[in-house]
Amino acid sequence: MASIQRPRGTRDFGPEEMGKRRYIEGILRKTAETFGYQEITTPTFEHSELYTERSGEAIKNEMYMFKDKGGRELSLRPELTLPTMRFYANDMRNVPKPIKVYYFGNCFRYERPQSGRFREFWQYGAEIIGGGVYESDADIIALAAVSLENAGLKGFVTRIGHLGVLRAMLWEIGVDGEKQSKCMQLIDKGEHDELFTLLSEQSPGNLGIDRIRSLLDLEKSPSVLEKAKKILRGNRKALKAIEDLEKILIDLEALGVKNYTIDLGIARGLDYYTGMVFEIDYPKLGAEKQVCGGGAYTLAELFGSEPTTSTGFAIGFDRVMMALERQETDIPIQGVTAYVIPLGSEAKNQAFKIAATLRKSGISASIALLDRNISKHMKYANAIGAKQVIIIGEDELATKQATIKDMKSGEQKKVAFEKIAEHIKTASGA
RNA sequence: GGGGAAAUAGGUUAAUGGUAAACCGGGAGACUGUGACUCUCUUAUUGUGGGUUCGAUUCCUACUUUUCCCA
Repeated sequence: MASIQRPRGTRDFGPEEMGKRRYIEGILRKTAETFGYQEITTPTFEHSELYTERSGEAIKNEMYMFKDKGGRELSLRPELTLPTMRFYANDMRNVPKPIKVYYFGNCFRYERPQSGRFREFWQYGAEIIGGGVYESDADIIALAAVSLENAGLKGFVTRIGHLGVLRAMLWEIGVDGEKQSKCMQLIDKGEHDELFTLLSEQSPGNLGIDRIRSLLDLEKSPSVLEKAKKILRGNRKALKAIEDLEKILIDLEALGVKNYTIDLGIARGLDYYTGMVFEIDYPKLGAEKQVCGGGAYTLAELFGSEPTTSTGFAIGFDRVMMALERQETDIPIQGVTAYVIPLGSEAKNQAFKIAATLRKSGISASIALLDRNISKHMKYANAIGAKQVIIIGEDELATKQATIKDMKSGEQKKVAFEKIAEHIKTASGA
């Protein structure tokens, strides 16, 4: 009989890995809550049109689309910003603004898998809806950066830019609508040669093209803003975007985020971004080094809501885990606090009672479920990371005192049955 | 999406055109009222399907999966 394999690009997570993932997930959630964001959850699948009509071409081709038994066109979610905005437009319009929410969930994309790229992957992200532009943008960048920092990531690079600059320049030379989207995609993919070929065909000899070229050639550093201003002289919209960016950076620095650089060449793969955009890389991951992307967008209108400012980011949780792995970050493993070992059938009943008492007082406890010799029991206790081992044998039954061994120090004590919970609590520092 | 590379026990690796070897791990037992002591036993239809061959884990091929660079 042929065994059934996992579908391509999916993963199983064993207890050890899940322990680590949940631990880091907990840190991310905690960080978002510390920043005053609240969690939301949206469905795993949505009507396909949510994505087909409001996100870029790039995502459409990668969607898991299917028809349900009622003939509805549905899709597994490829990202979480659009569902969040749909939720907002449907049911959250009356919520006091600004709305600050975060999410953590699995997403699906039909891509060719490789290291750091899976067909089912996890995203952690946040959105601010209806806040002031500069303040929200700064807050969202800060949350993204602090989240990664708290997770233990070291040496990541935050690049901040503003789509208004490139878009204004493209407008200036008469590139708009579909063509502008196309150009932004080329910039996003770094295909500058193709971009300039296209622009030359579009507006031959236009001086604006050279200005775009010098803009894209600017080095990535906080000091480029002044240089950019010179290049953009005369283009009011582009200069306004630079000013916006400067205001955001002032707030961002006040929030304690100082380790960033300016990259006016960020274009983002998705169409709906309009203002500030940012990306965070972890260079050691190579080809799939981007761990976070985000920016300001105006999606609410697309759902029939009045124009509403919004900004957000999404962090690729799997890549964060990979980066931490690469760094050899120590992630504490959660083992049971107490492992109860009955020796002989007489002791079993007492062992179950003790475990029940421990559990009632909030101490995690496992009972030996297999009849083995004590040596094997100890080996097992060691393997599962038990902190304390409670041995109940003939002697213990006779004296009504359990033998409790601290697995770390190796110290051993006799403790009266009714005082076990108390003892374990102090011994495990709970 | 284009192009490379790889696939041997749960993990890490070895070997050969003649029915696979080691270490760790897992299981059973011996010895033990005590953990990464010791000893014994056990744990693989060599990714899948074809082909070449007297015979394939080894050679060829397709598929599957993983991985790397580019996009």
